[in-house]
Amino acid sequence: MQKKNAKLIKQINKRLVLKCIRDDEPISRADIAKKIRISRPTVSTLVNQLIEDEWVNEVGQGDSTASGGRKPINLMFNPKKYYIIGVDIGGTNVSVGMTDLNGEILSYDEFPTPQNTTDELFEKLQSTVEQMIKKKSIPQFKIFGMGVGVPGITNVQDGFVYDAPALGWQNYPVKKELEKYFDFPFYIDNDVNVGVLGEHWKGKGKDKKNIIYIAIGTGIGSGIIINNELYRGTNYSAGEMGHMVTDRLHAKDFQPTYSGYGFLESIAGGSAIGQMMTERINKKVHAKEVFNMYQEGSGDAKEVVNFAIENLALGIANYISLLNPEIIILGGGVSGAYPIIKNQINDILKRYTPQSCELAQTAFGKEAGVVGAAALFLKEHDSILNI
Amino acid sequence: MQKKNAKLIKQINKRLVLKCIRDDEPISRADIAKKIRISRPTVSTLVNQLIEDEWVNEVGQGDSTASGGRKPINLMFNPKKYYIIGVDIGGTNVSVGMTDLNGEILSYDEFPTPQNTTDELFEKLQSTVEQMIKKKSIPQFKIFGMGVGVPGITNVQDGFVYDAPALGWQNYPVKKELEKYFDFPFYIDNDVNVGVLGEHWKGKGKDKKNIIYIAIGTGIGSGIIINNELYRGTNYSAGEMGHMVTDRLHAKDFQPTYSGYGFLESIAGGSAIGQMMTERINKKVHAKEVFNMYQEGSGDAKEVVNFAIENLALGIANYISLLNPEIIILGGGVSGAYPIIKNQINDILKRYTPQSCELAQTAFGKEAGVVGAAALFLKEHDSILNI
DNA sequence: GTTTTAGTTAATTAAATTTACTTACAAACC
DNA sequence: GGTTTGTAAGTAAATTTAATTAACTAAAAC
Repeated sequence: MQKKNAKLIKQINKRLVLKCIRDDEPISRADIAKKIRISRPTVSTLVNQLIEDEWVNEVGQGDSTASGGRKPINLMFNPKKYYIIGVDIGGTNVSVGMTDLNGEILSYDEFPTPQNTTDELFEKLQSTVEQMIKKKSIPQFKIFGMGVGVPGITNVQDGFVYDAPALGWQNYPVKKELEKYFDFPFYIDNDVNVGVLGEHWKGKGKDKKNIIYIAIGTGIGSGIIINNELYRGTNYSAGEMGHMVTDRLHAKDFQPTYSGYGFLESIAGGSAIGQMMTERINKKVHAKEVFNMYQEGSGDAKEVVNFAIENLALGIANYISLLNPEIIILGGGVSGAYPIIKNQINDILKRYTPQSCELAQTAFGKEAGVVGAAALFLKEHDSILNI
Repeated sequence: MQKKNAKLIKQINKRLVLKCIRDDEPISRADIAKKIRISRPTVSTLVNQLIEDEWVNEVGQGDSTASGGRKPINLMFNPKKYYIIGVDIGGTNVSVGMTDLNGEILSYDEFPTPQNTTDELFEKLQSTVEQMIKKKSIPQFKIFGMGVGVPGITNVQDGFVYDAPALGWQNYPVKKELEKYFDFPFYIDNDVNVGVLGEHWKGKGKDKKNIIYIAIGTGIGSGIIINNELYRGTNYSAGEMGHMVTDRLHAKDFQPTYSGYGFLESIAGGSAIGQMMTERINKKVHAKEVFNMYQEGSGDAKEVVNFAIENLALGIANYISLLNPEIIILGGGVSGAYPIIKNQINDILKRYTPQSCELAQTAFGKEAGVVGAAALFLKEHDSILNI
């Protein structure tokens, strides 16, 4: 635990000052003092130390007030103090990116997930990261650290992944393995948790306290932010929306495709939509094509999509009834169909939820995982800067 | 906001010391210093102030260690420093109680909820509280404050109750009204939130971080504790489990009995169980009687109960899938039937949830609301003592 | 030139820590 | 049985850290 003495106070205040500058830049020392109600001399001392450490820059003078007085010196946060590596390990692709401290992506790259050994995966990851740093001529000490998203339930404490079917990992010690390849600090978490952190930091969930991020891809998963904090659950398995039951009778016939596959994802997930259509028309199709056929007016596609989306919407409605979030953000492959499905979902939400809730589609593209992973690093890493 | 200076440190440390004594009493100054890693002189100063203020008592000497040394002076928390009034306003009864700071109930009383005017209710409440204090000869300054539970969505900030059908309140300014009758500090909240706070403080949820308390009475509601904090939701309406949909097809026919009545409670709540049976046997019965008939082997009762409990269990399963809590505690009138229904529920949980979760029945009797309301006060009231 | 605001310097204050002390006890030793 | 030795609890004094307040300088508007 932190020593509970004067140094703690200083640290708290320094963080407060930095946060204030990040939130309200450009801002003067005097305004910071007013805003966070710390005396002007204290603010000056702290700001000067932040400048010394290159967290903050002076960026010229502001304007005096109408009634006169000395012009303030404007201060700005320096987002280039450090850089962060964000990694999203998916079943088919691995995305790697570098962001500054404001979440701006400076470099992005991806490669197909090596399917043979994890060693191969990590070696490729290491070389990609190293090349990225080299190409941008970033000195090693400027790399703050790395965040990593993996598609499975992750114990962020001991760094084990319980189960990641897309990677074939079971009780796999990712943290220990990654330590062999990287010597800066890193943090690992579930891809949906990474997703919701990204939305909270730079996406549709910005400035919101209670956020649900639902990823509808092959399966259905979700990440939860409550009171501005990621909620992981008692055993790191909160947000397993794919296991929800929205249709009592239908659920009785349900047999999981494989262990760990839930009811809702088995009827409303991407592969389920593709499979249901495949069975109807005797031709292998994917979810994306089903939505295309839906728009072209196919009756079969309409029935398949309506059934899936009705259940998905009930799942979302249940989420809202239980958690009363500020916003629900849809992501993952199927969320591309958002314009098509949003009305149906909203109708069901209106009917069944006690409180209305904003529904939105993620604004991120393929770089979502990178931004989220960077957010993960900044949330978890103990420094003056915390988001 | 708190002034961020040395005084804050002192307050933090004082709270830490008090918490340490409450958690590990009896304990010596030296052991406190070791445990919370603050220097012995600082602990001594703080302890002496706590003794001065009667938060803590010295209670004789402990034993020396085998290797000798001066005997430690044992310290104990003084639960009689203040007393708390707990109030549970229900549709039919109002419970009033007084507890000490350890949650021990020193006095309990109840009266039927006056059905005419709220003035009548509050006057009766005032006189009951005053008599209770008088009877126990507690001086006024020893009353720390009061917690109040009400059966409806409550904005705890401005003290308005949006909707409490059982009391006929709509957008009712409870806080403002109660201020006319009581001059000690008080806090108001939803009865299920009060319920979960009570369970967290003194009930089955003690020492657990993530708790769901489900009250199954006339309707179905729930309270959520996440990371040791009550989660109220964005608009104070988190935990509206009664609105969950567990049966897609059945829900299509659903028409709320009155505005604000949800699907799940309309098929699995206490009045629903009574009503479904009433329709079958053409005789007015209540849920409790239905469970009696169930035990006596009635086929009708069996069908009614199974249907209701199956849906309730699916609702609980969905809760677990989303929140992965440490424990789910069942309370409210219908929870009396827990021994009858627990197996059916557990079977469904096992089938549909990705993670197992402890299921328990509340250990509180009629005094649950009083303990919870006292917990509410201690959670909300800003003092050295926080639970 | 007066007023006003930004930012700094110096003195003061609060509360922690460290170091050194006293008090008190257990066990071993003569 | 009395005395010595080692250990632990608790306290007093000196030191340190970082805040605040009060007083100052700098610079701008009118």
